[in-house]
Amino acid sequence: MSEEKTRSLNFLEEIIADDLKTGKHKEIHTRFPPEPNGYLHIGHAKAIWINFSLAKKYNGKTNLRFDDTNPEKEETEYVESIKKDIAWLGFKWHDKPYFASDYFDKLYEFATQLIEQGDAYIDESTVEQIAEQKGVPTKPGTNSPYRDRPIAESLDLFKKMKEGAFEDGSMVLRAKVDMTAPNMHLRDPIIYRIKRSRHHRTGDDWCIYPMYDFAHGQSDSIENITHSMCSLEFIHHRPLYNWFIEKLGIFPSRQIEFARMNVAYMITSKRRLLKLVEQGLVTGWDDPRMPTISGMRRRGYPPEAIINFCEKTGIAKRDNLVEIELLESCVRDHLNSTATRAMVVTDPLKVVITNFDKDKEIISGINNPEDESAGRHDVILRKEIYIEKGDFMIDPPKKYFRMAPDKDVRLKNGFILHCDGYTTDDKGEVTEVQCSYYPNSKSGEDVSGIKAKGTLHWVSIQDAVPVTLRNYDKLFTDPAPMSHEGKEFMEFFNHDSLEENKTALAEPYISTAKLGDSFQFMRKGYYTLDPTSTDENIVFNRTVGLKSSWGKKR
RNA sequence: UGACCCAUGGUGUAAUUGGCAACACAACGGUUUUUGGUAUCGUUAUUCUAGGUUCGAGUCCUAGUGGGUCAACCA
Repeated sequence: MSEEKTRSLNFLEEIIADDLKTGKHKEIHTRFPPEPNGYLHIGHAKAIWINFSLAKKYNGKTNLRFDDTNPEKEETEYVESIKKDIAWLGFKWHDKPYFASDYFDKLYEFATQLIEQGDAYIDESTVEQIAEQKGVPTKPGTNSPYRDRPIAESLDLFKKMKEGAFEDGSMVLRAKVDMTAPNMHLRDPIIYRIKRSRHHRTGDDWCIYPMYDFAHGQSDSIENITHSMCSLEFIHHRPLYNWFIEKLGIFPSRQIEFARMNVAYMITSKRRLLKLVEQGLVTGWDDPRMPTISGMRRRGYPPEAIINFCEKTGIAKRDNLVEIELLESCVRDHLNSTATRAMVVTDPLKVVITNFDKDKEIISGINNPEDESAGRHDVILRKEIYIEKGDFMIDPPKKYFRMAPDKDVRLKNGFILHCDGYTTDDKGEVTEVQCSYYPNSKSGEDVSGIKAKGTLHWVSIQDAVPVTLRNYDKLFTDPAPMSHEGKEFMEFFNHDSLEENKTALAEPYISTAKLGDSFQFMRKGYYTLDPTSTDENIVFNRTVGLKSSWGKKR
């Protein structure tokens, strides 16, 4: 414990540690602010990890706050799925879930205050006119003709706006900042708009809603958030974020930006993910190939692995594209020490153990070689078994450790076999292999002195249970499907991303599997039960394959 | 033709804040192994370029180059 090397702090930790040290804050308070208009994905997982783990590390708190200021897009259904995903990742939000919509009254007051101070005005310009006034980044904008209308007039109009006196889109409330600012967000941003749309929580109470810039930072202040972490694209909003704090004289939360995490072969655009769902290229938002939290959960990615992945990718401000291998490495690392080992033959080849005279022998299978306490389970061995077709070769290459004529090979947890012969059909395909076993070579009590280089997984033919295996590959054929100008990301969709195996046979122990259990089908990969699995059709999702140094080189 | 952010192995992050460029993943090659898994050892870098400050620069300064972001009544 004391050996623990003091890991260097990332730039967010440095800021926090410094604020604590200087006494700027006694306790830190962060927040995770999703908009309830979609499902959480790997990118959100990173943001969740940043906000929750940072607060935890410095004994602070993290609020879960739904940024629900646009009633057209937001639904309660998403609120529930978001809560579920965060909890699944293992984080607990402070107090209760908060909602920006809880602050609508307060926000209205803030807006009124701004108008009274002469820092905001009602603008009756059209969408096009406002766009025109804002201009382009390279040239300053121009003032709206309504910019200098009397405060009392704006005040009155804003009140009537709230009361529903005007049509949707007929006017907006704008902050009076600086139309010549090189930063577009400072060119008199719209802070309130009229929108008659039923809100998922406030119903029809309001017909005006605040914009992001006038809701997010203010909510941070109301909740006394000390450090408001967001992704880099909000960096241009920061001057405005601070402007409102100053004008309103409210708690000075501090916005700090970090570079969002991009993962190779994954996309996180809500719109594009939706396209995959709508076009039926995936089965839904929780399709195991999806980069959503629910997809990863169904795929069998342990939350611990996802968190560990977030830790390992770190935090910085430069653009990045993390290799998916690191994620898979984290998944394997966790599963290696936790998943129960079992045997499943995916492409069966019959083997007859000719000198096996008993009806059967009960063999003790190790559940997890990394963890003695995981125990063992019984495996039935009989005269007739299946091995993988790929584990037998008539004429093997040099370093082939598996079964071949006149060679010895071990059955996992069982005996060493000697291959005596094989049978082929008229096409030359091997249909059966004949072996004899060494009775004194049983695992754990081997006195045969024989050294078998290879070990095979196997199942007893009579006892095997058929299972469906769904093996997944990357969703896209390109690591950055969105980065190609002139090419649609859909062009890179991997149509071979799902391979269904219906010939697999599992040892009977597998039928005890419960949803959420992870297994390592030895020499094959990590698998978990799919929610659609039934007693009649047992379905497993491949979480991730095993690493293999065999057959890699060509 | 503006403003802002960024630049360290193939990838992602470090570098005791100016003192021998480190860790993880990937790749390749060994060792171990009743999973060709795991474990373990080794190999893989002109720190974008050019100047400058300094005994000493990945770190500080200047210029350049490259990449990214910003113009929704979205968040």
